[in-house]
Amino acid sequence: LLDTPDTNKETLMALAVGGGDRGILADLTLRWRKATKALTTYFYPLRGQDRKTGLFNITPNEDMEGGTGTGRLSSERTNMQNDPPAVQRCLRAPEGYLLRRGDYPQIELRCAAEISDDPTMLAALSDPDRDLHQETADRLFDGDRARGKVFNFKELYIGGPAVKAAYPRFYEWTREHWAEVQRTSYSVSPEPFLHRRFIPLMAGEHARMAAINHPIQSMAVYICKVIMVELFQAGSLLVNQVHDEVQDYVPADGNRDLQAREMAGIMEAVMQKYLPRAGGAKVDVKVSKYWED
DNA sequence: TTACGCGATAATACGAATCG
DNA sequence: CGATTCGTATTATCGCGTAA
Repeated sequence: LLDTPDTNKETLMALAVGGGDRGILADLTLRWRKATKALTTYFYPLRGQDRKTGLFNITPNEDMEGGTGTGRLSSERTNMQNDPPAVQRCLRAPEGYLLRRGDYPQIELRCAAEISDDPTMLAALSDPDRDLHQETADRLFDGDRARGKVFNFKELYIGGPAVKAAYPRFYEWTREHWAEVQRTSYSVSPEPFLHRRFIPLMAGEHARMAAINHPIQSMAVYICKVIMVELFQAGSLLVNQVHDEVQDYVPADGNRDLQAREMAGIMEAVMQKYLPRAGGAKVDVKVSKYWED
């Protein structure tokens, strides 16, 4: 019907802007997919339930089963880490409690800066008044912050010429680390975590990117694990974790500002401990009845 | 880059019936 | 009895979309 080689999102979007019958069909298909996804994956499975509960895989076993390759937590039956905002707005703390969420700002970038000693990254990240995404956008994308953010988020791990130009010292680190991984077939994250990941070298480019990504993503999530331990020891009612964000319950009759400052203080201290040069940032903590609020 | 889960489809497994 | 066929059930794979 559409006379296209595929019906990928990208293909349909290009068709949709062209107008005409095929454009209308492409547009309707895209909207139908989005709606179907929301209903069948995120809403229908929750119908009739009064709570949402998933199971966390804390760490993989020796065969790398049951968890992630970097030490991240994963959630199954049901996945508590990939709900869209529309579902987040439906989830609320139980009676008598509020949901408290602490989010690390650009934690992976800070780990990348700390690990690689890149002076450009360190300078921007160590100053709470500066915004690395914006500065990247100013240098490369005419001030478009969204594109700067995408660059820092994704392009970093491709390790191509664009990264070499923007962050030469980080680029050097990717070369050194990849050489070491090729020698040993393992990527090891920094002290004191020393998480090891086997890298199948036969995987080519994918192996190289996985190798570059591993120490950074792994270090970031282990910092979050330290946070979970400290919060637990402080009596926290932990309920969820989303990679660089931790969530717990606090009494609804408490002082919200104090509750927020308590979590922010713990998280900022841990960040300073493991990221002495790149960890000087404020942690954003929200206290509210609903998740997305 | 790291995950999980859904729908559609393909591949495989298995029991019952049938045939030589 | 063994091989084959048919119909149904289960499992595997692919493509896509959501979170970080």
